[in-house]
Amino acid sequence: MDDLRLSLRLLRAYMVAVDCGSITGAAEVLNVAPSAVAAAIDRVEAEFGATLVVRARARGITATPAGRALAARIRPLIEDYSDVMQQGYALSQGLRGTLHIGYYAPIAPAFLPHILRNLTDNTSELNFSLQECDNITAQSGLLDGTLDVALFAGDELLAGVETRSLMDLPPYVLAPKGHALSARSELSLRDLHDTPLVLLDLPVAGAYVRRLLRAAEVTPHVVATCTSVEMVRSLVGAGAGVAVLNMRPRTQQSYGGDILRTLPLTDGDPLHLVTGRAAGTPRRLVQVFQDRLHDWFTGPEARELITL
Amino acid sequence: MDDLRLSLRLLRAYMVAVDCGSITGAAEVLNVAPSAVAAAIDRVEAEFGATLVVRARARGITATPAGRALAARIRPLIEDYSDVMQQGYALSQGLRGTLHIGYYAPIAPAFLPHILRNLTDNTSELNFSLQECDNITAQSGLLDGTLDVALFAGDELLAGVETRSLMDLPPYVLAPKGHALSARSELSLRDLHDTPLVLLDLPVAGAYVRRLLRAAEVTPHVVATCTSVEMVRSLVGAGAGVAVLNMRPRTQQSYGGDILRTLPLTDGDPLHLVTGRAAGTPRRLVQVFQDRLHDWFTGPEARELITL
DNA sequence: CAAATACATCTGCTTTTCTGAGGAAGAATA
DNA sequence: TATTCTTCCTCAGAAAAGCAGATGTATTTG
Repeated sequence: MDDLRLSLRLLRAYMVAVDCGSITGAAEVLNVAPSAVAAAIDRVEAEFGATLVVRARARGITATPAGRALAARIRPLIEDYSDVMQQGYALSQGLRGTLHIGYYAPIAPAFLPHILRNLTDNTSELNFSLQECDNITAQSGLLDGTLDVALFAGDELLAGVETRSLMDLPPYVLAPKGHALSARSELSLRDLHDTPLVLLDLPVAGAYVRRLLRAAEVTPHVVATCTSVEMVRSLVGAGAGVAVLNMRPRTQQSYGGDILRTLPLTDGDPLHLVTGRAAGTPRRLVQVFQDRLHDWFTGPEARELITL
Repeated sequence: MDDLRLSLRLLRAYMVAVDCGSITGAAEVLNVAPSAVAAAIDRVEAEFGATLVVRARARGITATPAGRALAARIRPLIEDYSDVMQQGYALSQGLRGTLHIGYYAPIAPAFLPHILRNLTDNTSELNFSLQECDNITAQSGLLDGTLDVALFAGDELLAGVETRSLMDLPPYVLAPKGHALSARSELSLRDLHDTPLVLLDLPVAGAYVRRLLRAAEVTPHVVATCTSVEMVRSLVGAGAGVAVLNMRPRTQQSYGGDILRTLPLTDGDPLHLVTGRAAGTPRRLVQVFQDRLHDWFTGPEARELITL
């Protein structure tokens, strides 16, 4: 790795001097003393071992053909530098770039697109990377920098992740239309005793439901475990059993075409949905997204995602 | 003109650190202490006001998406910088670029192409700018940097121009074939008395010829003054008169198709053909060209340009 | 639990860069 | 011709940037 023998400052001073045809003029443009500009020219010439500018005592300076050619190549360099700096500043101030979102919320398709569309309304230079992941990978993604922000269940927090509570998600029972349980006016976890259960067996949700049932002293009769919410829904729709879930999409129909019912439970601790990001100053885009997300979740539409 | 808030060194250190995924590793690559790299990252993050890398105590660092994007934009910047520096070094060391040549030697087409061809034999990235000019503009071109090197008559030198003698050019008489003067075995300037004269009236040559004739106490009978050698030759060929010149091309025929004779003179001070360049260290290309030129003028081919 | 790894922080040193004063050379002007 | 103006040059000292090395700490690894 060769050293940067001439700093950008030096090269820029040289370039401006060539453009101005004057050391004094360049010094004014650059807000430095003329001697600094003269020194810069000396350094550049010494480094390259050639006469790049001709100095005339009272008439300023003139670049040689080679000197002009060099200055011409420095200009785009400075401009590129400015572009990079611009992008750097835009990181914290502007709404542009790619927002990397991780979510452990299988029904995120029900609401994330709305929020993202609001975000992208004004600006165009905005991209999103949406990554479905479990609770653990979401958080480690935040920590190792592959994710800007994540939605996940607020249990089992890792150090270094700053979270904000989004919403409490009470559990509900998902049952096929016409299921015996839907006849009840009130439903408790105890009522699930001996009922065939389809379990969403993802890192946090699985343990959560098991804990819920254990707390209610219900021995689950698990007929199927799935790693996909839609598989759970379709199994339930097909009559394989019922499921305990927390969020629901905006459709009552499963992929299998069956009609599903969401039955509120009178007991059971809610799951905490949170947004998280790595500790430290986030760029503005991340903050804005997070704010919009929280705004949306305080609104009426968010209510439709849960079953009370 | 905004200041260059972050130096290239800083940006490069940041970039290398992101690439390495390690401050220590980057420090080794850059041959600096880890603390310097850490400080660089701090500076960049502080400047942009955003978290760009996630630091894990014993596992190195990982860039956030934004940090990676920024690093990716720094890389071409560094490469462009290297390119510029390469060109800079090539100025003094390599035979590339554009060589700006000015010449006050109207028959330069007779020899310059040979020399330039030799120069361009090995390398291909070589361009030439050939500018016909008079003695004064040639030298001021050197001084103001528009010319790298010039050929001109060594009289009336300007300060700041370093010259090397190329060749002494004795005057000769150009006459049409069959002219009365060609019958003589020896020809002196005095023999031109009353002979119609075509004068090349260029800044130095005109004065030179007039001085020559005055010194020989010959009153010139100027029938035409021209600013182009070929016009002089064609006028002479057409029988308008004779001319006193110093260099001759490698053809005896004028544009008008007439045959011309060059008759040596026994008297008359020669004109000094010199090469000149601005004082200071020239780039190697200029030196090489100048050397080749002088080499060529010590060879036998140069003799054909003068008439003894 | 100990060793190894790698980041964090701090202090003082070195190099780079800048300033400001004084001077000199060429150009413009009276 | 003498004077003034502009502009560049030089140099010493000061400010800033960059760096090394020591020390401390969190985390991983054996």
